[in-house]
Amino acid sequence: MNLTTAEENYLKAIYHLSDGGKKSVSTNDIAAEMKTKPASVSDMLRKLGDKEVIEYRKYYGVNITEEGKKRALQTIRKHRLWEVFLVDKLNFAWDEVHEVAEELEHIQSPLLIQRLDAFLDYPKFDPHGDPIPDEYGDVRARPRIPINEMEIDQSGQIVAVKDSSAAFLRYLDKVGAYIGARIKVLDKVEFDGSLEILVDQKKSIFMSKDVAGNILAIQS
Amino acid sequence: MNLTTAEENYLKAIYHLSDGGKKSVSTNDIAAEMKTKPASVSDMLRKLGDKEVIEYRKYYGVNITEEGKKRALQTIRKHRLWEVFLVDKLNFAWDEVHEVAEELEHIQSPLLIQRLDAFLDYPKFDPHGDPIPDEYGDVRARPRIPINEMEIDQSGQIVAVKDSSAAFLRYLDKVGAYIGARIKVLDKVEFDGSLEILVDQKKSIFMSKDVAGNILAIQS
DNA sequence: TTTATATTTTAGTCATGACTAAAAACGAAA
DNA sequence: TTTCGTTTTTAGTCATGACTAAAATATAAA
Ligand SMILES: [Mn+2]
Ligand SMILES: [Mn+2]
Ligand SMILES: [Mn+2]
Ligand SMILES: [Mn+2]
Repeated sequence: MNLTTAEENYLKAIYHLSDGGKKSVSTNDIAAEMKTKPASVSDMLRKLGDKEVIEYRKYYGVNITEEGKKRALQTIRKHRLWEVFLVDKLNFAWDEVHEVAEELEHIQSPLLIQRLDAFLDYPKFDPHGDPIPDEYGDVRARPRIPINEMEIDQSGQIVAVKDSSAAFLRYLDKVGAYIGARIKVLDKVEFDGSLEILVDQKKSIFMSKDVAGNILAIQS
Repeated sequence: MNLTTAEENYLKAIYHLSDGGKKSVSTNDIAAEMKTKPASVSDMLRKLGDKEVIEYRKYYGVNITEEGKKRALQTIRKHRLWEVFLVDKLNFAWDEVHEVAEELEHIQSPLLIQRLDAFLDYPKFDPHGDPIPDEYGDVRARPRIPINEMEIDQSGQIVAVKDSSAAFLRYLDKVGAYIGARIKVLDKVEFDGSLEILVDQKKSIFMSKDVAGNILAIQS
């Protein structure tokens, strides 16, 4: 069964909100994520239920099915491959790619994605550090923690961001906290949870707990 | 005023059928080109008329407006740039690109097209030899004639094809009549208009008048 | 256990873009 | 100028995906 563009977008949202199929998801949460009204979501849930990509029990949340998970991961794969293309080949900034990828991910052509993957040399992560599922939907996730959970004097490397909004990404550009940057926690303020971070062994920056919670690192 | 994907497709069809705005176009012809019913075309013409990209007088044909011409050329530009990308970068065969480009041409992002153009090194022609309009809609067309109109012993170079169907393009691949091939008309058969053509100074091939009429060359 | 509140679904509407069947208009031939 | 065949438009319907307002259900509080 084929999915429409709208159905693919909903399914992707449900996949993300359910934490990859682990939790069930509410109508209101989907409405908030999709910036639509709950009534519209109810309509769509019936359709997705009919197509058996979600399990839908009225008034209780929805759960994504195995088939649905597979479909969602295909769309996520396409989204992230296009993001790599835009940044690596067309010199887009990492805060400029999301909206365009949101359109490109719906182009229907398995050959296109296969060739794009090869052209990009089979990237494993997108410009925001998120893993790119392979064509079977397998994801090699890296163990990673928000840097506000790191201890003082611990070192690591920024590998991803939780928030991909343009505003947040531009802030990270400004302070030099790009993906791949080596960091060390110099200090943590008990009172408000803010941190002092050494970036690339040369620049010390302060950030709020809120900001730090959206930056993910692997420890070393 | 923004155009929907469907509106862009119709406008492009009208542009082509009108020979770049030179002739007016009938409802039935548009229906044939779009593989829809005349009734659906009537609906769409009213919408395109409201948006002032065509001039629509009921029961008489439609004429594309200057604004409509500009919009159609933008879409054609995007279509052809994507075709170049697919062939040059992703190693698609020239008979595999049309359908995918038909989807990609509707992605809304001026920045994307600008960057793609640069990435492809500002190509002037698509894989089928058709000229790529610049961002202002200007087209540098080459003077070209169907090779069945060439005289015996005349030489030239294949620069484009009229028919971009996969079947025709695969036939051309088979006989080596690719874009850029140097050709010489060895013989023309009066009776059925078929030709004998020398390709790249080494291979002699026969082709019907029908085939030859779909191959365009510049004379030299 | 009843009530109140929040959540969710249904009913009814709208826009887009397709279709069929029927009506209307055009244009050429009689 | 009337008729006839072709072209085109209109009327009515359907599917998709959105909306508002109202009804239904679930759940937490009294
Ligand atoms: Mn999308
Ligand atoms: Mn991303
Ligand atoms: Mn198209
Ligand atoms: Mn082409």
